[in-house]
Amino acid sequence: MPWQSSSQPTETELQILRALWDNGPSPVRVIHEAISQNKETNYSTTVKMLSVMLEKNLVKRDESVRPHIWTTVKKQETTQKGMLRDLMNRVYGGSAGRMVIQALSSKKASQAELDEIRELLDQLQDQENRE
Amino acid sequence: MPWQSSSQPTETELQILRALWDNGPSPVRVIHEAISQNKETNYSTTVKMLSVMLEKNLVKRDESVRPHIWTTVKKQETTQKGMLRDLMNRVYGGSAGRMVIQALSSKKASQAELDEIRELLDQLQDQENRE
DNA sequence: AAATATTAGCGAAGAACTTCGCTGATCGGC
DNA sequence: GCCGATCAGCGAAGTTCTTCGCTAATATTT
Repeated sequence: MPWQSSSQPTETELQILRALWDNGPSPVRVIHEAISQNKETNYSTTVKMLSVMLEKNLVKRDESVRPHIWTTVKKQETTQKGMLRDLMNRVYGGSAGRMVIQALSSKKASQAELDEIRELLDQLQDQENRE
Repeated sequence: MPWQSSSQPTETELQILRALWDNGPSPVRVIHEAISQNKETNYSTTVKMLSVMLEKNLVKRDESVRPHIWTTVKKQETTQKGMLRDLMNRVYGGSAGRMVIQALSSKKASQAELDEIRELLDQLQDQENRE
């Protein structure tokens, strides 16, 4: 019988995406070394994961150069927001507010971030009032 | 070779937890009917999932009554925060601020929630200043 | 008490994900 | 051009997660 979660990137896929977010377009070697810092893994595993992700259209590659250069298909922010929205729906019943409140109450953000959040709040509340 | 994600509840497990959060301690029948509203599934699947979750210590049961009554082991908020923190680490490199900003900018929260968030911000910034 | 319905449990099967050995292609230095 | 090193790819195997058929135990009805 079929079975599927929310079709968000899997854990290993996410590690590869993060490596690409941090380093920009990269050959397998660079991706693999980034991942290797967190867990022991074989080069060919990374190659395989990339080919799987290519199939899923999570990454693409430039084959015209050697070694091939890999890139993410979606922007970092798009993927992150997708995963966040998924969690919001599955865990918080779609309530951004409740999620944000728990996030803020369980881990401190930096001062600069707090300011940024406050500004964002001002904008949002402004919109709200005008509607 | 072994392989594990972040040991957070899986999708189906989460559905069961949510049913218990919504209904409080319940017999299998109630849990199953709650889940059935979202996807077609067999009663014995729910029973099986519960036994798996019992093994993992995600739920417990009172066998002294019939039918047995099932309960979550952790509080709703604890599980939610755990999952949120996990996402924050895996997707946002541990930055609560960046996560919150994306959450607020991609989905509107209710007015009441916005107010609550603002209050929370005040408290946090107050703490920050006093340190 | 017998028949029926509900509840509980096990084991096996299917699907998705991850890993790596092995093979072949390409590159770089001599 | 030859040889060792790096790069690329495939297929098979192992793990976890999910599903459900089938059986047994308990409760309810008649």
